Amino acid sequence: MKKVTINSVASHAGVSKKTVSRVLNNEPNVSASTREKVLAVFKELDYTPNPIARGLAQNRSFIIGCLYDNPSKSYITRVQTGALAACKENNYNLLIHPCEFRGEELINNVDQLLQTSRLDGIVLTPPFGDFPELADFLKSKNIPYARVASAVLQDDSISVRSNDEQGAFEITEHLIKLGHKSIAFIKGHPDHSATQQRFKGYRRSLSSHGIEFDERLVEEGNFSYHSGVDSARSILDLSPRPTAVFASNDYMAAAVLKLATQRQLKVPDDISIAGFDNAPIARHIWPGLTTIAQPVEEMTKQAVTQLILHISQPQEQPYQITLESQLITRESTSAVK
Amino acid sequence: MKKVTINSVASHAGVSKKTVSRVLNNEPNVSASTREKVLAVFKELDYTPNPIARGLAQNRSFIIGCLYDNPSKSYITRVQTGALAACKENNYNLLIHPCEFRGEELINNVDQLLQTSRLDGIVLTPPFGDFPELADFLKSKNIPYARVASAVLQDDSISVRSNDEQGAFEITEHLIKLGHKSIAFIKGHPDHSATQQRFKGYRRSLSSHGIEFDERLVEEGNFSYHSGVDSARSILDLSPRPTAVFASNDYMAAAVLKLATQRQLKVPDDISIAGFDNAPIARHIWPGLTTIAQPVEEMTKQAVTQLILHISQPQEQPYQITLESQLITRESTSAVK
DNA sequence: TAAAGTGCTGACACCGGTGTCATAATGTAA
DNA sequence: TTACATTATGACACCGGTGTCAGCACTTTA
Repeated sequence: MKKVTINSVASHAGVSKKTVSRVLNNEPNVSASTREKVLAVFKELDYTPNPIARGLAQNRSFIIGCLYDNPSKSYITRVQTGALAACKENNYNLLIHPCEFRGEELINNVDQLLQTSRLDGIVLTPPFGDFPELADFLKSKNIPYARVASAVLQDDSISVRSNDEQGAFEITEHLIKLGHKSIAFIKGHPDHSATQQRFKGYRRSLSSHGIEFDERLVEEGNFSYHSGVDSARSILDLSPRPTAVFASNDYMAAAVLKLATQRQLKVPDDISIAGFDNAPIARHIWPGLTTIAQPVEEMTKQAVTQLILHISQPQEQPYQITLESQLITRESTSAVK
Repeated sequence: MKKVTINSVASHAGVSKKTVSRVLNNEPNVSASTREKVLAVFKELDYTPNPIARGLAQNRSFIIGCLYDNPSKSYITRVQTGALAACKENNYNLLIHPCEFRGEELINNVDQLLQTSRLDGIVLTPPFGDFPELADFLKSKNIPYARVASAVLQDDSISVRSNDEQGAFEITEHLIKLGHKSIAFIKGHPDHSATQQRFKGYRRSLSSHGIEFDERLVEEGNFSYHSGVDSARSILDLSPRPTAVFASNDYMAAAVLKLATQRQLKVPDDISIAGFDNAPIARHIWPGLTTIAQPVEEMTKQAVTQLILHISQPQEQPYQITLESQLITRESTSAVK
């Protein structure tokens, strides 16, 4: 049960540590016969290099940090799933770091994280990809980072997003085509760039159909279910009541549905409801929510893959990509009567 | 911007590395004056020890792994939250490892994980705390582990759980007191020990009221929403239809609710529905689900805290604790008409 | 007063890898 | 055949900590 280290392999194979190291890292200048000999010993002794020792020598940890602060548990797990997939492929590990701080405190908190964990890179998930001070701080510390689902920036950062504006546009189009003209809108958390984007898409669709924008139909939410309840109350109290509600995410949409149902309104007959994100809840409730599906796992996976690539090859150019989202129609929306 | 290491601190303070190390680890045999001098240099240079170097020297990683395989995203994030809280307090980090494997493959997968990550310990969340082969494997590898929400075992392991049997008993009692005599039951995933426990509690309550157990009222689920839909179909097709359904978790209960609503049944007037876990969905739908709340975060936090304690003090005795759960009544259950 | 014990400190090896550089072995051109 | 590249290999320092042990100063005990 002796520990198998590079030294045991070396002496077993009758070569030096360094040669073993070369084989390990696929470095050139190893003769075919030596390489095979060493590889055979790897198998024989069931050797795996110690990532900690490697990390010390290279000043790397092989760990990516994932920063998040999101009321949606399903969003968090989706992000994690994508990040984990990328890490796994590259023999990295993922360290999760929920974080509620903002501003000065946020920087301190992240600084602390970096001090104690020596992360090789950081994925910034919403809303952290949209805090320029954080990006600047990471740049100053020379920590590579990737932004997921954040606003487009004219910089050299890694960024994978989907088109929130277009998604919101399409779902509003869907409602308008069903005959809705009075469509309430619930905004998301102001820290998230998606909030502005979705609002923009909503307004673009309205104006493209010549429907006048009505500020009274807009409520400020924050992506939480609770905020959805508050917004729903205001909206359902309006008179005349809008014939449709488009909430910036599914949790808030679910809140509207719950309140409407409590008030004996029939959805979608009395009021149509649409959400965003295609969270599990969108299909767990009745009627199911019409919503926009975004490839969250895929976005995060691509971002982390690029991040890891960037860590080993820092000379890469910016990688900024926008993935497609998809309209999913369910029972919560129907033609206006 | 030079890196601050133990060497810079040592030379700055005019002492040896080792003395700095002593101060760092609160070891005895350092004079008060020396200690202060070194501490001052810590502040001055803003020094934090490199955990990787430390890990190499002590053959530790300061990382805890969290193994899970659960259809409920909210359960996963709750487990993570608890584990993170414990890690943070002890300067550990958390590495998450979703894992679908069973049997032989599971062992290989975990072996791989240990090889590449050198974890100091592992938290086994449901259902992994109930796989004796896995526990034996970890024991053979000398990896400390803690079990969360798993069955009681007469061994020396760390285990924090809540009383599933009692919770299920109480919720069934609640239904019976409302006058229900025909109560359908949806089982959870057979791998989870909670599945048997919850079933046992259900049966104990029935028999304590002299209600005969009827096998036709029991459906096999697996904790997923989808399995809940299948089970709901069978149950709602029964004739006479049961007046209440108790699903082993909230997702399956939500599925019953959705199907019942789709079929124009009024909940709870036509049929009462109860769940388990107090997942977010239990209060996001209408009517809200009567359910059992378990302190998942607290369980995991305690388990990980004990695990970390055990890592530094391996001579500890077993720590096996059962926490209380709580009945939460919402609108989905009412007196039988 | 001598012998034995205690507290404080640093020199040095070590953890398990990687980077640098010198050197040996082999191949190629003159 | 000699001179010069090129490839293959290993010795050794190094990454930034911790563990072991020896040595010194200072008490305590006989």
